[in-house]
Amino acid sequence: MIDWQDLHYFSVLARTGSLSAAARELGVDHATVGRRVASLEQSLSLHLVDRLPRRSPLTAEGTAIAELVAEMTSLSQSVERRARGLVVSATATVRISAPPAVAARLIAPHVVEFHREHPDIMLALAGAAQNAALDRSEADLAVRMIRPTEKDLLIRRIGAMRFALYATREQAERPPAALAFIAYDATLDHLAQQVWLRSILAGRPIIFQASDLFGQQEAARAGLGAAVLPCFMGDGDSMLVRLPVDKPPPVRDLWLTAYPDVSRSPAMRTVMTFLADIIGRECPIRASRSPE
Amino acid sequence: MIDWQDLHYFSVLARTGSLSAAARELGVDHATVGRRVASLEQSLSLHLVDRLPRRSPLTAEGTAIAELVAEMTSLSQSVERRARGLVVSATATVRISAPPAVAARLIAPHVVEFHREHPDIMLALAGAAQNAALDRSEADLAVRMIRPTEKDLLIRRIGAMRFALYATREQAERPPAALAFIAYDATLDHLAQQVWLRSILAGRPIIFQASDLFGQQEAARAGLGAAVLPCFMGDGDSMLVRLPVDKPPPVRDLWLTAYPDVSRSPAMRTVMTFLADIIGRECPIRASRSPE
DNA sequence: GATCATTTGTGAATTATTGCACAGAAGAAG
DNA sequence: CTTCTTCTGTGCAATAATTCACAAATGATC
Repeated sequence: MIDWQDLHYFSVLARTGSLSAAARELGVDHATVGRRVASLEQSLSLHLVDRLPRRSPLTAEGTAIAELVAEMTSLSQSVERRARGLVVSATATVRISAPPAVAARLIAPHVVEFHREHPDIMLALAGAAQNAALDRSEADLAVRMIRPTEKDLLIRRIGAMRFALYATREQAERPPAALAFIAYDATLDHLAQQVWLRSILAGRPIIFQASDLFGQQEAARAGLGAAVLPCFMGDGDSMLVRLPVDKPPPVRDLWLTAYPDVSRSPAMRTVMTFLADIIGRECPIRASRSPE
Repeated sequence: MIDWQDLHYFSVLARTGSLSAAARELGVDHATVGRRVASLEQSLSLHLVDRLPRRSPLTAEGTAIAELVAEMTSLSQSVERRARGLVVSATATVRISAPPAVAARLIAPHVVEFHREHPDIMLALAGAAQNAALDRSEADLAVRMIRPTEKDLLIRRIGAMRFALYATREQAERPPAALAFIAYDATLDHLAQQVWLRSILAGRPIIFQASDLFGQQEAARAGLGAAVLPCFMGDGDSMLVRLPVDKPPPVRDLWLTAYPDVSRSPAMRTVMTFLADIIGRECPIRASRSPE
């Protein structure tokens, strides 16, 4: 089986006319070119080059073979050009996976400014269950509330998500004992914010359950009761106000994960910086200016 | 600068779908294939392959690059085929098919001088029925007495085969009415020389039939009777003499046929020239210095 | 004709690549 | 659910390739 690298070196020798010239162009020793061409001759059982003291002209057979190999050279150059084009287009779309609320309310509002600064990078944003593993075929980057356990991932803590209890002003004015609550359904009882909610019920009822925060927020806005929302959702909703609580609400870390190989590309680094900045501002790791 | 061998290994991985399958086909370790492909990815700054625990599917970029590299594979295979063709022509054996008498008496005696002039070309000479089609698997060149009807063959008229009636001197001195004749068997009654023979019998008997000219010549030499032989056979035999005849004997053209693609090779051209020269001298198309 | 510059070939030291052996993961089979 | 088979990744020893240094030959220059 021919070593294609032998073909490559032969191709350059054919074009330049000497081992030394070919070696200079290839960036190797002239002896290496000589040995590679000799190896090709042995593979093909053909005499390709006449070896003279100061030059190495092709034989007739060498010329015939060189014509075909020249086409390979042309293709190899096409591969490089295509690769350069793909490098640009390959990093043009960065796919982000994040918990739905984080995606929609924390990240999406800032995509406009990101795009303005980086028109050559397109973001694709997808909501995902908060503990879903990063899947290479679905996303390039993931924001998670649980620290991933997979080895060999790049993992950075980029923010702290704080929660609070929110209701309408009308609901907030009612006696605390009369308050009703909105929660996740039972399958999500393990979530820190759900555990916290159950710990402050003090006998008061959960009268509505929803599977995502959007539904809970809408129910709260409708005056149904009080819901535990992330501060970036609750504080940003003019119809809702925070309610006082006896126990400090939970804080959950936000983690950014990526595969190390793709995280090295410039576009990926740009997007990772953007996410870290946005989330770091909205959900700083160390609380500042936000009342406890 | 891309290592072309990296491209080669990537090409096989692209086609087979796994490092292990590619390794088997290439005859190397799977680790080597993995490293080669990683090297290519680094050279191109592209992610070509998703590395899963049990398979290595191509990325979209990998598929794009693989299409170009597949063309290189095709060219590499062309290089090998071309090289095999060049090896054969370099150590040329040219196979000739000719009517047995032409082969043995017209061509074979000159092979010695041909070999002296062209020690790098070996001739393989085979007798064949005179109307046998040129068969690529059996002969590279054919000499025929009937113009071939196949299209796409190279066909050249290279000589004219003349016949005469020959017998021993003792037989020649007998009264013409007492002469007996030697002929082909009935299956060859369509041959021009057999038709001619029957036309001059004038009631005299055919007392021996043979299927080839050698047998007829040997029978004539034994004094059995008169036989119709090509002049290059009869005139060259000191035991035989021409007999006078009332009707001019037949003349049959000699045709050289070959496939156009192989007839372009230098060795083939050399042999074709040799045959045209030999047959042109012994059986000139236009009679000269030969008595009627 | 002598000298210089450049090329090719080759032995040996240095460097890179490959194969080997093993571990971990996942799909198939029982 | 357990076991087996096959695949990929990786550290290290073995092997192969390359570089280095030198010699010989040739064409150009003086």
